[in-house]
Amino acid sequence: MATSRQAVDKRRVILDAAVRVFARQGFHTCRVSDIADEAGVAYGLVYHYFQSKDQVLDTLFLERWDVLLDAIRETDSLDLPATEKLAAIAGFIIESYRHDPDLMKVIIIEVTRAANSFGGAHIGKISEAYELIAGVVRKAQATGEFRTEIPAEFAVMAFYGALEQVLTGWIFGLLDQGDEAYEGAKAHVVETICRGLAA
Amino acid sequence: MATSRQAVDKRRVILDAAVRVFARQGFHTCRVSDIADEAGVAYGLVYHYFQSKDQVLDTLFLERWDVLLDAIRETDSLDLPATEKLAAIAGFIIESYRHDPDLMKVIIIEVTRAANSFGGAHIGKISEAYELIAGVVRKAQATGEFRTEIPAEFAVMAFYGALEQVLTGWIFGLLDQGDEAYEGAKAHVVETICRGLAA
DNA sequence: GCTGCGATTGACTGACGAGTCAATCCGGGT
DNA sequence: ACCCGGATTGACTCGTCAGTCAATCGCAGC
Repeated sequence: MATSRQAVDKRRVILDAAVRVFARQGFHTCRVSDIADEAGVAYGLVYHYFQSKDQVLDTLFLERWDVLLDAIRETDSLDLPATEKLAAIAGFIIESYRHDPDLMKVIIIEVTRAANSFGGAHIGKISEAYELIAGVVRKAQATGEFRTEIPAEFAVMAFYGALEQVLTGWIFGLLDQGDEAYEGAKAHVVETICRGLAA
Repeated sequence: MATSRQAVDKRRVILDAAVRVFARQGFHTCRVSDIADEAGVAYGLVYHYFQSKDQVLDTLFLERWDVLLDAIRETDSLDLPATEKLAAIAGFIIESYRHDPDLMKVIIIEVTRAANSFGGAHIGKISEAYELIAGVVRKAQATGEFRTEIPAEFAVMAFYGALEQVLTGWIFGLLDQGDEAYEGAKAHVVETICRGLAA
């Protein structure tokens, strides 16, 4: 990993460059040399820090997904109505997009939705998020806040699916963006799903 | 297209073989020779009927998506409450999966969710479906069946996103399958979303 | 000033697989 | 019997990269 006292962490530089390149050209379409160029670094250095092109994307995804997982766990541990927990989770994801659209674009397009390539490889990690959210729903069903007719697994799919679809809409320019749009989306998604789940 | 009086339509044979191969190995991972082998046909024949490997997938997708689009238009033209229209649409999609899981798997995994490759190319076609469903929602908002607080565009994303996520869950074995599961899913998705949208 | 070692470089290799193409086959028309 | 054109074959070409590697750099410690 990070070894000595260098002015800049080239590993990080490469990772950040990769985000831009992946967001712009897509993972499959770009060449490793594109990443190196964008980072202002020699081709071989990418392989000094990473074992493969794939590993660059894996690193990007795992870094960020673990943050998300922590955020969900944190939220879940709070003593709040499920509706507010889900609002917090949706809020976190949407804020992530607002804060770094390129990174979220890469994670969604190249991993989360890319069931044919990296999505399959990271199914386990992705499912962890589903499972955590399902836990929120189950607890709410136990307390009577949510009705029990809808299995928690479906509730999660509806919630996460709706959210991801909205993000995808932004990424593709199918949906308006901007601060009000983000706030609106946050409210609408949570409202729609929670009304659907509420007892 | 189909020219003379041959016993079997090789073009169709190739297409059907491609569905199996794509479903099993994935579009990017499989070779054109895999398709030819699966179809029991020489390599070059694939290029006699199709201009490229991509065009094989394009054909599969467009063939089926147009059927879906027609089904939605048909449903929309009926005089039914929006809730029932959405139920019919969800039903059609789920039945498509039940009837030919391989084909739906390919369409969802390799096109619809594959924003990085074919999804981008077919955004237009895919959006047509969103737009049609948005029409259903808007009409329901006009009659007061659905409330107007949620923009129709979001409603569509929630509806379609939830549905696609459930299908994806089946494809990855994350969700139970079987006849009762399909019926349940149909009801749950529609119920959840429509309660969320209802006035 | 020298040595050691990780950081950095970039030319080169090797595999892989899409697409080409010239040859062959085959059935129907004359 | 012969010809024509579409169907069918499969060996071969050709470009593209991912990944390798031997060489060089530059700083830290002595």
